[in-house]
Amino acid sequence: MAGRTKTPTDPIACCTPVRLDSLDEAAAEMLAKSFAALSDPIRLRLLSFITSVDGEVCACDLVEPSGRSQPTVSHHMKILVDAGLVTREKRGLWVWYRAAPARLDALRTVLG
Amino acid sequence: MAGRTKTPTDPIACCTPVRLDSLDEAAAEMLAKSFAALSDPIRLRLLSFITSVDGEVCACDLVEPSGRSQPTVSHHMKILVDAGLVTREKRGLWVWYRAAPARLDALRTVLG
DNA sequence: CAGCTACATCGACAGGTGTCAATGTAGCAG
DNA sequence: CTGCTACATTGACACCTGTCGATGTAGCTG
Repeated sequence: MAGRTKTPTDPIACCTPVRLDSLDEAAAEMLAKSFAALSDPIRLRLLSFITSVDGEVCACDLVEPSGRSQPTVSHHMKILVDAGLVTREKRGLWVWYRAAPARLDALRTVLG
Repeated sequence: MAGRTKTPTDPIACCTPVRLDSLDEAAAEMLAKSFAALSDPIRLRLLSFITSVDGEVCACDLVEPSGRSQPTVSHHMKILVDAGLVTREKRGLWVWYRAAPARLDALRTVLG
């Protein structure tokens, strides 16, 4: 933009220079991290499965259908929980996951 | 799952095993790629700036305020265009970007 | 044509990410 | 206590990603 010389004879001069501050850096960083949690197909399928069940899902029911190893599923679920998209609750030996619609709502409003 | 023995005396038996097919692999792959385009704070700010302007934005007005080099901004814009979130149009020496709300709508519906 | 401008592409690098086998840990059963 | 089960963590590896300088390319001007 510094090199843009908008002369009166220029028919298609470049647009007005505006600051890129409609989204501050801190908010962008947070939102990017949340979207990053959705940027893996396996995490999307895990989340889609959990949200499709109105209730809880046991971690043991996520390993086999995902086609990944147990440590890998645990790793992905940790990312979803850290992103605030899923809540984790341990009862006895098992771990139960629930969808956290509040965070999904926040992301949806950002997109619109 | 396989190791889960749900005996009648088990008070907190694991939930029913269900297939994880609420989102097929192909759709998950496509959506993950779209969300990956939003998983970078600079791309989020670029997109936020473009969507905040009801009209076009010249590429030359994105480099300086983003704080990144021209090749880096070009790289990010290519990702946004490939993700279908932004359209690119070259007129003369300049390149103009527009928001593509259709794809954003698709992502929003996936989240809810 | 030559020269300049706006943007894209290339090459290289550091850091991040997905994956699994191996191992660690919390909790139940006996 | 010992042993088992469900899940988390670690370590290692290959691959991907963001970044910039250097270079390439399309398009305007004269």
